[in-house]
Amino acid sequence: MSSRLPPLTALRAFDAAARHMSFALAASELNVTAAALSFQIKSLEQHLGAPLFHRLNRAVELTEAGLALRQGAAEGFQTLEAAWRAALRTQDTKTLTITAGPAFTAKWLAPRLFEFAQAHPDVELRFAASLQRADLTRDNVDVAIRFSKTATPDLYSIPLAEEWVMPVMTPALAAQYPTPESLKEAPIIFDDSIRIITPRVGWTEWFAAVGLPYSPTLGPRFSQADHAIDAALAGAGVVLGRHALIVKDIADGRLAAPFPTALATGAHFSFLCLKGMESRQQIAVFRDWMLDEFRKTDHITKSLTIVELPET
Amino acid sequence: MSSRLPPLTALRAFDAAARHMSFALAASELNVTAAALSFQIKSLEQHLGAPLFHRLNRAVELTEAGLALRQGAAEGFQTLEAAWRAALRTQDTKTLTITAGPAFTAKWLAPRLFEFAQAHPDVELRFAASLQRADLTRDNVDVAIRFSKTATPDLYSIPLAEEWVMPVMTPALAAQYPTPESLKEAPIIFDDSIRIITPRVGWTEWFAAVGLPYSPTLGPRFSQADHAIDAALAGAGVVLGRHALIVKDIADGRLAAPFPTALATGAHFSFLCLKGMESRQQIAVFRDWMLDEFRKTDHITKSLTIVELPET
DNA sequence: TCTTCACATAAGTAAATCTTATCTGATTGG
DNA sequence: CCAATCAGATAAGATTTACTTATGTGAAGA
Repeated sequence: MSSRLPPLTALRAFDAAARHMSFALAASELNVTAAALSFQIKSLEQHLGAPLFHRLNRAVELTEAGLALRQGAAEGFQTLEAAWRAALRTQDTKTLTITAGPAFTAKWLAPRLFEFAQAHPDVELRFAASLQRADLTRDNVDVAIRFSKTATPDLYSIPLAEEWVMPVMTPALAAQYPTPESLKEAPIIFDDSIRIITPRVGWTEWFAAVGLPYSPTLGPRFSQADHAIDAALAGAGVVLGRHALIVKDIADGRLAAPFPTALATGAHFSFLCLKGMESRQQIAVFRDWMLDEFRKTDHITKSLTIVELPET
Repeated sequence: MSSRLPPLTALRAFDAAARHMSFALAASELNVTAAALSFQIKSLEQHLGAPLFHRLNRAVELTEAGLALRQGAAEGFQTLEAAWRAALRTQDTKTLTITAGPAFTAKWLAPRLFEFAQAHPDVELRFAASLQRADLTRDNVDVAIRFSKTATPDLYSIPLAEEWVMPVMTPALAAQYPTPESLKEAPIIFDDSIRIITPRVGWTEWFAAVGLPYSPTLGPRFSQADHAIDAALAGAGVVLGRHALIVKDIADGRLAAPFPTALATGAHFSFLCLKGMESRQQIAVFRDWMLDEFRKTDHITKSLTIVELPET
């Protein structure tokens, strides 16, 4: 039965009218005359059996029925528009929109962007860095890179790399502090963004893992992991860096990781896209490239002792 | 620009086809011929510039574009349908659908339902008891009664009564345990549903409020407040009952509240409906009746010492 | 008071949507 | 293996829906 829903054109007219609170503006938004819009509203009101607007002197006002309809109508059309944009996006084989957290964007994606662009000049990457996880179906995003443990239905998800943290600093600084014991004297940088990880992987846990009961508290604190790493890169101290964010700096010699003990976080960065979209040209290309890039720095992981902490 | 969205009838046809994965079934759902539906899909595909379905031998399969569109299209139309039902509901002046938690439904609404029906025979009440808070715009509900502290935009909200908890038991049992001290010997019933409240208002806190350091742990536990109160009504022991759930039993003599010390929860039951709907006949009638009912038992609150606990 | 603004209405027109009828191609059951 | 059947495509004409131009109404504001 189609009788559940009134004529959609009329509903759309109502949505526009309710947003503008003006038939004239709504009409121009929909590229029709005010008369047509007036007609549509009237038709909708007939379907409902009651007015949706109070017609005032030179303005309109929503009735109770109109108020009840407004929000849902707006949401519904927004959802449809987003879905349509998503469908259109699948036809665009040259752009690929990726969302990731600010730290991953700054420390993993950005430094490798040039290489990707060279290898795949036909794909134009766009980045939507945001902390609040974007919704792949709503926010015009094709791929999300997220730090997580869980899988979601409706989403294609593959783990990119296990995540762990370990102390890193500039090579110059590393020369001054040759042993874990000596790190007690080193300037410590705190990355507060890893505090959300359970089990906790902080300095206290790392020192415990190398057999030193030590719990540093003094030192600069950063709420964003990339800022903490930037501070370490500037020689400001030693920071517990997350795998994905530091491997390139280690590989290129900008950072040193002198101690072979790392803490596993139990989480990993995952590559996410809508189920079925993993076969799209750009998405598959980008995924395979990411997996390759992670593989390139695998040897660093292999030389480490990765300590698993018990769940808390 | 209307160009953001394709013809809505076509989108709707796609939604049905994607849900059924069959043009024929979709056509019969929409009460049109298969030919018409085939046409609509084709038209949509032309707007998109790409096929949405792979036409197989005797089945259809979604393309990437179709997969990208499916979920959002379904959600969008569901939202629109819900909104339309909400608008239709405003035209129904005789029914009123209310949602509340199971405890409030059982212990506040149900016992007073007969009185309301007598006073307002023209309003037919319907109840949707559920723990997960129903969405007023989505779930065909006019009014929600919720235990909360916070206000929400888009919702009309008025507090019905401050909430507090105090020990109650049958009058017979109350005779045996005349003092707070003697309650240490009484059978204690635990209502685990109040554990979600912060600051914690449990037996330990109540005993502390009357100057007794005592922390009972033995006794039957109930996850639903109404079940705990039912146990107390059956004479099984003494329970920390929430204001709204016990006032009627106290007023009618089924429960006794011998000690004048109550713990404030900082929360209250609120009456919620969509903004603008508060002027609807039945909603206003029901709200005013609820406020009146709470007022009737106000004298009980006035005779109490209500202890505010510090936030934890 | 007269203009203007915002919406309503009427009548004719354009466009979309639907139907009946026919067609294709592949699975399936005998 | 072949006819029956099923799912969908296509064509042409009918119908309904949606839109436009033109005109009407009533109230606010200069």
